[in-house]
Amino acid sequence: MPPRRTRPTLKDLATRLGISESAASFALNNRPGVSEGTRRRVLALAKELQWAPHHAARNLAGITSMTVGFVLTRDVQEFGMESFYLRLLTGAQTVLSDRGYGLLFQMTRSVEDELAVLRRWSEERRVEGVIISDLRRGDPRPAFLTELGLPAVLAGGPDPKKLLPCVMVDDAEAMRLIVDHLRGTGHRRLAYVSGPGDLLHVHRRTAAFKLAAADSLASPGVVGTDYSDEQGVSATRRLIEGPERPDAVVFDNEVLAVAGVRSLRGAGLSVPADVSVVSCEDSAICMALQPSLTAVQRDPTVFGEAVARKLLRLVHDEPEPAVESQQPTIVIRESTRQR
Amino acid sequence: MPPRRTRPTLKDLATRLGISESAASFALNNRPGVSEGTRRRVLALAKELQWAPHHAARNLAGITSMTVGFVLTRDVQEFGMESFYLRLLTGAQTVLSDRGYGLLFQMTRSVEDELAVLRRWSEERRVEGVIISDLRRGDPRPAFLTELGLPAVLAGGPDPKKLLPCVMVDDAEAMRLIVDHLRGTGHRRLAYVSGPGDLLHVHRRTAAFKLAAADSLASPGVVGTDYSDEQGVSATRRLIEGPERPDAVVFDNEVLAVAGVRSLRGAGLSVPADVSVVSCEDSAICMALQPSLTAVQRDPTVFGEAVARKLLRLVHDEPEPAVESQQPTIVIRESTRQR
DNA sequence: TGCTTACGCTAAAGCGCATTAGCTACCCCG
DNA sequence: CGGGGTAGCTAATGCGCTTTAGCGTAAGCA
Repeated sequence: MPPRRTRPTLKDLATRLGISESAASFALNNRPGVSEGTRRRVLALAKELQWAPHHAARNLAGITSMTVGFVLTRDVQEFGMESFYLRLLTGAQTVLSDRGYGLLFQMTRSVEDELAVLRRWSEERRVEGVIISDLRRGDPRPAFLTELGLPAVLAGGPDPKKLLPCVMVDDAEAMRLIVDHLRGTGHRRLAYVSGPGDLLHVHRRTAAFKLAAADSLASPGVVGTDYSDEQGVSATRRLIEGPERPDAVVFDNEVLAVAGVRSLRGAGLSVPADVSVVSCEDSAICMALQPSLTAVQRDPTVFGEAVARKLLRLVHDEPEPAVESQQPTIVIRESTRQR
Repeated sequence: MPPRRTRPTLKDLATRLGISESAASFALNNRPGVSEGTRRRVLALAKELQWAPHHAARNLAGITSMTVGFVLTRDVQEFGMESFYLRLLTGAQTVLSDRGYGLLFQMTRSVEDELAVLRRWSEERRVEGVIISDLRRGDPRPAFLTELGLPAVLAGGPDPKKLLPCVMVDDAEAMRLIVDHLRGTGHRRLAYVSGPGDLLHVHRRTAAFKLAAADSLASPGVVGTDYSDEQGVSATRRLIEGPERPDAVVFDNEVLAVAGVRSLRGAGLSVPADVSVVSCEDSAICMALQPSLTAVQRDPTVFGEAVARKLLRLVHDEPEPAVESQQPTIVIRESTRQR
């Protein structure tokens, strides 16, 4: 590999044109202070020499770092969520790169590590703002970010203390859609296999489910899991072995749903003949499975775009609502059937 | 949100301690030139004031940007590959952040866009090196990166012109494992549903498959797809409607495999009773499906780690082999059965 | 003609750090 | 007791850019 080419600097451009650096800078940044002729000559030479502003120099001279960060803490093996996050990332990425922003991405193992990363990014002035997700009960991040004064947007759910703005999905509405569909198709004993209870959105969904399905809960009505395949299987077994077997089971995401279907079949039950199944998260697997799974859709890509836009508005001090909500829809497939 | 705190600078530290900036710098960078006492005092104050070096300033003063880039062009809707990429990213991320490197991530829509991003990153001196993947036939990127002099590692397959170093999976070995397993279990008419033919790894796998299964190919033996669910279904149908129905079908990834299973069933065939199925890519879905899918494993996380390590060695001018290979293994599950 | 304005440009400062050269004690050794 | 060496520090320079202040010239106006 050849040595990295020594890039031309602003001074190179200026001396070659016999003008000052400032004039060149004005021309390149579309500022007043140079004649149209000089401006054109500068731009032409810049293009010819493939000049581009040194990112760090620009940053140091007061321009922003044109970078936002995204930290993701994966303390559970949430294999099922992978697709969601990459699509979220994709959406955010699109908006950011359109506006010339870069995305610094980091995964951490614990919330403490995540705090350390956020602090470092902020103090090194490496990012203008950050995206965080998966708020937990008693999560230290909102207060921490507020203290740092680092613009941040919460992807996925409102901050109970209202310290951070967020883009959320209307979980209550999602649950209502599901329960309405199930009740409307004659189901009377509903159950819910949820995620880890310390995740706030799990908590919200659980509450919404209990409320919406109040008069038609199976027993037990809700069983928690850590989002793993194993617990998806065992939670489902607990449901069907309970005193009142459900005629429909709602799963918090597609991993749990897939595990649940397997568990139901293992117990000799047919989907949807004996038990209907709904997933709170849609993905390719829900469509591909047999039977295909009825699921709540919430396009993570669009979600990511909204998050990025919100963050950029925040970074640029543009006024905006604290909470933004995305309406979910339900896709009826084969796994739910009229009773 | 409170205004962002004005961070302390090196000068702040120095004046508060009554020493020069240089002394403080020496102390903080663990360089000779200061006494142990002063060093300790500097470090203590830095900690107290939560000082951290300004990233851009450091970068400008000659230290590297401590950042590597990863561009991903997704011109097909490769939903199935999502899990692979996020795990690759995870692996790379781990190694990089352990060494203090940040990861700049960008997705682009076309190879042209990707080239533009690479050029910009290089000229702005924003990254020290990059990771690229999915090499295609006649791909302009290796030559382009060589010309830029930007260190780069190819994730996924050797560069035919040997311009770039790479970390690859031994595709030929993977195919041999699969074919050996199938032949060893009595299958005699093998077929392969591959990905887009302009992807080099698809090309390599196809060749390896044809070679390994030379004396037991169904007809048609290989059908290409764009990795979409739809084409997975139709390709499979073409196989079973062909003159010589396969008794085992190999799919290039799990999305195709899932689609294939559906297609086989739709045609009244049972898996594995009538037709065995193998996926060249393992993931949660392969385990969760019924029947679970026999698949080739190649741990994308470990793969990502190897890629990142290789890139860092390259960036630091450490000697290293041009091509690094990872051995795949095969996991036998329910979708293949003795004939 | 003399005044103000506007234009097109230059010079210089500064962003926060790393690094090099230089300077002053002090110690060791002959 | 003097010279060389070294530890511990400071001053100054530069990285590549943006920005402010200032300067000369030409145009506009009375």
